[in-house]
Amino acid sequence: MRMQSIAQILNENQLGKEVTLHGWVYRIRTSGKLTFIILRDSTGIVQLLSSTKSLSEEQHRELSNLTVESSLEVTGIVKEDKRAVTGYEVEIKSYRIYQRNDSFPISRDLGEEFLLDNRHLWLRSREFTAVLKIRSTIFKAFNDFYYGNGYYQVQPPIMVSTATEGGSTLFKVPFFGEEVSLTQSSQFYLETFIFSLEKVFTVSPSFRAEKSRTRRHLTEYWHAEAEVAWIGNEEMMQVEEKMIEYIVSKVVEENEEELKLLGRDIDFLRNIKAPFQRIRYADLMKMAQGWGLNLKYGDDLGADEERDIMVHFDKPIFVTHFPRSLKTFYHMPDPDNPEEILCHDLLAPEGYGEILGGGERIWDLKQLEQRMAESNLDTRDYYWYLDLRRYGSVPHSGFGLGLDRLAWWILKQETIRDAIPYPRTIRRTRP
RNA sequence: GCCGUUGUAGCUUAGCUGGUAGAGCACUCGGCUGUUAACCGAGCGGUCGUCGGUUCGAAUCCGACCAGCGGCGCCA
Repeated sequence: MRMQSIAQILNENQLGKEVTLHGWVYRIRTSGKLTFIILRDSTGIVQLLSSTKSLSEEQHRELSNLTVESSLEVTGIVKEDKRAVTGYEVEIKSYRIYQRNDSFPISRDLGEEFLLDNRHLWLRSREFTAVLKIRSTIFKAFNDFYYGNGYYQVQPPIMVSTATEGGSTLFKVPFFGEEVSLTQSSQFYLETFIFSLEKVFTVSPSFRAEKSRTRRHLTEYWHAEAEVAWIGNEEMMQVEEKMIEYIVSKVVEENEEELKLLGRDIDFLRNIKAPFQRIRYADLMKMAQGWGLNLKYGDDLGADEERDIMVHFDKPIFVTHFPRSLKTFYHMPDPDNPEEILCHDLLAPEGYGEILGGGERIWDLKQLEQRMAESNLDTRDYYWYLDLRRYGSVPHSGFGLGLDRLAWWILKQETIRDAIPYPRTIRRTRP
């Protein structure tokens, strides 16, 4: 007797054969002396039939009495049946119940908050199972893409003592009588690795203590970052657009069933092909004015503005050459116009907005020190970062991608909380 | 930090200008030999977020508090 998965038995080769399955009760209903159990495992669902034809009265009663999410193992014969949800039915000959549980807390008509409180149970739903499978593809594809292009994966520290950007958004953690912070970006550490490995990437958690209450913010999120020696802003974007194309194509290839279950427009995703349009910030402002948006040079792009802009595109776009005042100190000024910097944001279509930010880093020591002074940063805190500009400095570029934001867009979910199994937000640390 | 909202059964909710609560789901029992979030009948289940006020009478009006949610800023 061989244990099989539900997906394996849903085909003609299994007709008339005896199979053994194990899983959980997804639905159960009785009709007279027949009981239909829809069994769920990680691969799919199938209808089981319990009747007194092949079971004793007592066995049939016990099976009929099962509850949603009870766990069991069944052995029976596979039949074709157009009336069953997935086209096949297994008539139960024998079974073993592992647990008959009490009423499962999740039924129909569910509120968003209730589902978040019960996320540990909601993970079992077909919808969230689809989300988890697609996330798995996204994370694998990101890694595969960079391994396939000669990058090394590195592991930066999570507990750090220097801020990357401002200072107000750090999570403080007690540390043997001192205090450290949880990392909010691994960029600076990644920069240290390029001097030995040249092309590096990492996927690690980042933490932001901002009191954000929006549909696109998490306090803990999965940050995919890369840093590359010897390349500039444009070359970096060429890598990124191919990476996004690769990830989306892998999801389309491997998760068509899950995308359908979630109601995602697959043709839209098939159209996500490099190259993506590059638009200079200054030009974007002019375009925005042409569309009647209230934006002028020097304004930062808020969520509303990004949404209003992105209705005009059906692929992601790069926004480049932001004014210096809008970005942090480490960005490389454009030699042709030092008031603008060699950087880029990648905005996702369908109203999703920024999912990636990157650019060329300042690699000249004097220039970096000057920019840090302008930002009132103490160079002593950054001694190791500045050392990189003292010993064999090279031009380099990098980016940070919010993998949860990417998943949020690919899945086309309402909020980013629906794209991550255990969202951490300002007021939620459980489950 | 700012703006806006909401608390009624385990869950989703109705309850209008005040007359002390109604439904669906879940669960239990019964019916049905082909169900598809089955259906039909019955049952179980509520100090209406908390405290105070107005009133003969408050889920409903007023006040305070508590908790939650949505959006913005910030960013990925």
